[in-house]
Amino acid sequence: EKQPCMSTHPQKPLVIKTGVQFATKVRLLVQLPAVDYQIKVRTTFDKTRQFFIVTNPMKVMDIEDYSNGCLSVDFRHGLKEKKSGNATKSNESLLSVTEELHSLSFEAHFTMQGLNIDLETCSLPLVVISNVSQMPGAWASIMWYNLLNQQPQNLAYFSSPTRATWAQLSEVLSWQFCTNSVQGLNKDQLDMLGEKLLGQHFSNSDHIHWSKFSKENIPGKPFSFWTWLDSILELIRKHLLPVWNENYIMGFVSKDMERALLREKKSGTFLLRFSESHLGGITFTWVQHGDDGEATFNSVEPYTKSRLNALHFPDIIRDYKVISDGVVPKNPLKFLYPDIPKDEAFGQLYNNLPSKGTTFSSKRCLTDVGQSLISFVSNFQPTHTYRPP
Amino acid sequence: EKQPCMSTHPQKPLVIKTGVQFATKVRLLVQLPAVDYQIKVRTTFDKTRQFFIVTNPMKVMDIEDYSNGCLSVDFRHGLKEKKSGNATKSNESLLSVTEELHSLSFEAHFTMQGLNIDLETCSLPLVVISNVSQMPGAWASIMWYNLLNQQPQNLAYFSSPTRATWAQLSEVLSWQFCTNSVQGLNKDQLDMLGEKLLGQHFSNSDHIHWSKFSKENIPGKPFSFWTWLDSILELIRKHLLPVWNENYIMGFVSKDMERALLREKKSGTFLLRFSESHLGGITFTWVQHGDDGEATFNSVEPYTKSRLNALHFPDIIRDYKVISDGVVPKNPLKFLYPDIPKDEAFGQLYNNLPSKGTTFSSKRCLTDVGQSLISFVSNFQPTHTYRPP
DNA sequence: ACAGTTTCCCGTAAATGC
DNA sequence: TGCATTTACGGGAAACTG
Repeated sequence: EKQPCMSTHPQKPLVIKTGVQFATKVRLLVQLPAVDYQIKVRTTFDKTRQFFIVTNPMKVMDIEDYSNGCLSVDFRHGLKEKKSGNATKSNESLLSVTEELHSLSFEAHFTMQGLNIDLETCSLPLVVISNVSQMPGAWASIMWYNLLNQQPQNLAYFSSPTRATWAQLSEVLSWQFCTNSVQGLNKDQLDMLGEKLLGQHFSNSDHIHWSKFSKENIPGKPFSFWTWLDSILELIRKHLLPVWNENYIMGFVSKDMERALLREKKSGTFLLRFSESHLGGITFTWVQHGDDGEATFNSVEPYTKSRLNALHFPDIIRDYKVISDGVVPKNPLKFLYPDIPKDEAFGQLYNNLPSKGTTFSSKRCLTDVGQSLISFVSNFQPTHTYRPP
Repeated sequence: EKQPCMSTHPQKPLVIKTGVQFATKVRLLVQLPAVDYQIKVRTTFDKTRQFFIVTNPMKVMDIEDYSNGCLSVDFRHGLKEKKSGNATKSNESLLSVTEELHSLSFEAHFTMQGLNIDLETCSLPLVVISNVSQMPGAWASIMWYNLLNQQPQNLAYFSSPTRATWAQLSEVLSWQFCTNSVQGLNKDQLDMLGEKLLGQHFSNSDHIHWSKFSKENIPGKPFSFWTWLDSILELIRKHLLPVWNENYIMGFVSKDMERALLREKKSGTFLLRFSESHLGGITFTWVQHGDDGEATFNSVEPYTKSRLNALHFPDIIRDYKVISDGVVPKNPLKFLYPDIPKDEAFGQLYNNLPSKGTTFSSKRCLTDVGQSLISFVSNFQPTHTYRPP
């Protein structure tokens, strides 16, 4: 039943950007007797706002090449744009664009053995954005909706969004790392995130508000929790994939915990963590024990994408030097926490070439809205959207 | 007569990119008696290829606000795109896209005191590109054409392009630096460029072929002379403007000359030059005199835009360190050639913030094709195009 | 003035054409 | 197959709009 996902944002289906192509697939599950007529499917966009499909919305169903002889249509190029004009500025304008849920409908009408048959199905709720800068917010909505809203489609969900428990949310967050790399988050990492959202003593059954998750800024910071976390996902995807996949980035550790962990270790032990003050930043901290046994901790300014564009992260670790009190500069980074010799961990990943593409393969393809299966029961099966078990 | 230039590429008018807006202005030089009718101007694109104007090509002339009461029209939004279809693939397909010259025509018809009056004028030749990567080639064509082709418009010019003398060409090259910064090139810099194109002994009256200038690769290099030079113009514009404007970049020096100049100078004297092997790269070389008086020369790998995006160039000079034979690393750069103490030269330009925008203001605006003056004599006056004196 | 949203368009990379 | 050209679209920043 699953199709290969073919999205520019494979991690983020159900978000459509105006002016960018997306793809849908509709399949007829019921086997019909051989017929001499064609079944045309029409795609329409909901009328809540002034969006329209700029390509031909009609297409004829065809027998699938590769499978069991089902009828199906692939709509590609179903490109979209905003229309100018005095459309109904619906009163739900309290909601931001990324909280507005939309949907695509697919209809087919045909006659078989004298019977008029009308089929109709529609997509899961979609979010329409006009710039990639809105992607994090849009994806937050899709995740939250699918986590908390069951059966009946509710396009007005964000007028009164429900709360999530930490048990639910933490699972989604970890899953986000799975879809962006080869692994999710461990207990310690999730605990740090939970503390960030809920404060020091929290339990799995504590509730989190939608606005606290994605809309309100973290106290003292100019960005929301999800904006911050998503910036890290992007940093991993674009610049840190091999290092993250090897599990070398502890990432989510509070500064207190970081010190407690490093204090016990040999001088020159370091760990990698994501910046909490800058969006999409990674830093390292190392411990140094003085002659008196006193531990000192040092960190670097977070590296963000602009610096990582020019420098390969493992090379940064290899080449990092400090110049202390006029002596020969040396690299203070010796052991990746807990005690892996630096070159043993990163040796494979070193690279003298100036960064560039490393492992991130950016295949261009259509945004896959998922598939819609026309049948008498609508049965929409998106590829990557998280549904709680 | 001159209008403020309002171009995204203020340095490169007469190049139009499909899908990007451009602007034209047409002015009627003849003062007409007050009339109760309107003069409509129609803009049309030549038919040599499948381009078309996607906005309304008709507009009514109006009295100019700010000046002497001339009638004029500003066409903005005269956007363009390629049409699909089996258009006349004219046989001049030997020419590359950036050598295809096009033109815009402006027509007006009206009746005055019983007389039918037809006015028509057209633009200087234009080059149409579909991607900014074609901009250097396109601009080379515009420069070359305007340098060498006088009066009669000749859209087929590049079927048999004429040659330029070094006297002519060097002036244009220097002028390119003027329009990108505050100054042109001096004699020494031009001599280096001349040698690059013409070999060691050349004179002002030596001729250069169009293909040698812009089409053929420099022997042993994977790019043409103009591609190389334009990459340097871009590097200056985006990353080096203050340093270049202060005249701190010698830039165009052969390696031999570089050594000859530095050899005479104190240890730690350095100069800045553009890479001849990499597109858009700048490097520095410094001299070091041993105890035996022997001079050694060292250079860094060229810095290109990706590195300069993350690092501010003056800061690179300030912070550059070499670690030699296990002693304390130090900055070998002491005096900017001939003998300006480094901090005296660059002190003003240091900047602890991670680069970012420094002085380059990227105002968005329309590509200005220039103005076209409707009159009984066509009198097209572009803003920035070089015409020999 | 300002924040949310859209538009603009460069620049890289993929796709397409030839 | 390779090269020339176009298309796609992410991303930063300007423009728009209430």
